[in-house]
Amino acid sequence: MNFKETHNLILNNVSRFIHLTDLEKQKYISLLTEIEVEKKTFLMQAGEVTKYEYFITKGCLKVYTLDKEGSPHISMFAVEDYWTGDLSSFMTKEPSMYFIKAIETSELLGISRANYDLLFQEIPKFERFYRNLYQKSLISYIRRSNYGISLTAEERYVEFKKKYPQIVSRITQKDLAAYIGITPEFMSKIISKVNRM
Amino acid sequence: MNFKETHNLILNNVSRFIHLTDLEKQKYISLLTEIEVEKKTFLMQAGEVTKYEYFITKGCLKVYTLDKEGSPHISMFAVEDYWTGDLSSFMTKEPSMYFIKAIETSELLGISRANYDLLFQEIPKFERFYRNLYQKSLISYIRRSNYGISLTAEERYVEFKKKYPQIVSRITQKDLAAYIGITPEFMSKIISKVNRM
DNA sequence: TAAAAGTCTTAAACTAGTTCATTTTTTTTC
DNA sequence: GAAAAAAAATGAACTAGTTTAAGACTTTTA
Repeated sequence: MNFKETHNLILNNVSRFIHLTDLEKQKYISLLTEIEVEKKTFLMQAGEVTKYEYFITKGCLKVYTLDKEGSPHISMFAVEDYWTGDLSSFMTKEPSMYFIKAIETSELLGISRANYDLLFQEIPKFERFYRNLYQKSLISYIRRSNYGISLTAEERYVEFKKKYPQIVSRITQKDLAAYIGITPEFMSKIISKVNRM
Repeated sequence: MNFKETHNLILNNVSRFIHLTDLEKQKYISLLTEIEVEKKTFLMQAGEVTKYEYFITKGCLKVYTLDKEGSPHISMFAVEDYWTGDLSSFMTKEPSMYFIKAIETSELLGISRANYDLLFQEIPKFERFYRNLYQKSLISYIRRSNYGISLTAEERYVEFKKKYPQIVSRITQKDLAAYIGITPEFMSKIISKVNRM
């Protein structure tokens, strides 16, 4: 059975946790929508109700909120083989607080809420897939929420660079500052200090 | 069908997401272990591999790490009807970084890793239960990890008090400071300031 | 390929939060 | 219920990170 390259990427991601028959693969693919986002344009904006959960097959995006002063706080960078979206708005159908903007022109596969619900009826083993996917994400967010309160900005930077070297090279220092939780000026100081060491 | 009071609590929690037959309820209960922890004693300590995931039927506990200076950072307070543990260590079977200590003498139901795995074989709809449970936790940890970098300590305190008033009254200011991510001294200042307003 | 827009660096003055030391208040323990 | 231990409050000196401003460098766009 032959699928498009992007479909192989998502099937491969799913196969980490569950095994699908060819028929199930076809069914699953039929529930997905192909989406392209140009560099610097929005996949979604705060105030909208999220229509999809996304799997990235190509590119790089940032997910962020704006605080009351209008400063951005980036909650994740999403690159190839990552899942992203606003799970809260997707589930509750309430307006999102998040913006998702393409750092590079990107290609994604989206699953709509209706198809997400349908998926569990049609192929119940996707409950298991999402149980595992959410479990893994939960573990990393628990760790991250602890890092936020227990490490200094410099330590958070060093950690990030060690854990995601491929991402560091694709984003600006300014965006990294908005992820770490500091100003771009202080980020600049940290980087020159760390490089001097 | 009649169950013990503590068993009704957990069955009621599970029924938020899935419906169980009486037989399935009995089976599920049979996979759980009853645990009691005295006030000020440990349910688990860093360095151990986590044996159970826990559901609290009575009491209050804190989950925390110690940083390299030996200062505590609390990642959650767990009270009645909450699930807790160290999911990472539970899944990977690697030693945990977390301590779990009873703030009040507490009663819990634990599920061992072996029984957790068995549960999905015996009652596959638990995949759905955990998919939903992890999804809800994930949503709140994503929010918390964003709060950590986008709000001031005072704002985080006000948020916490608004969201968990019942918990605030059961814990010390010192523990709340370790959760918010500040020193007890600064917590004291914030509280007196907020009360003056 | 020039101009415009955005990013990065540096520095000085500032503020949120820390550290350390002391006293008061509350809780625990025998 | 007295003594001991822990928690909370207060204040002064400090440090990590912010703000504002200006110039240099890099990328984007027409």
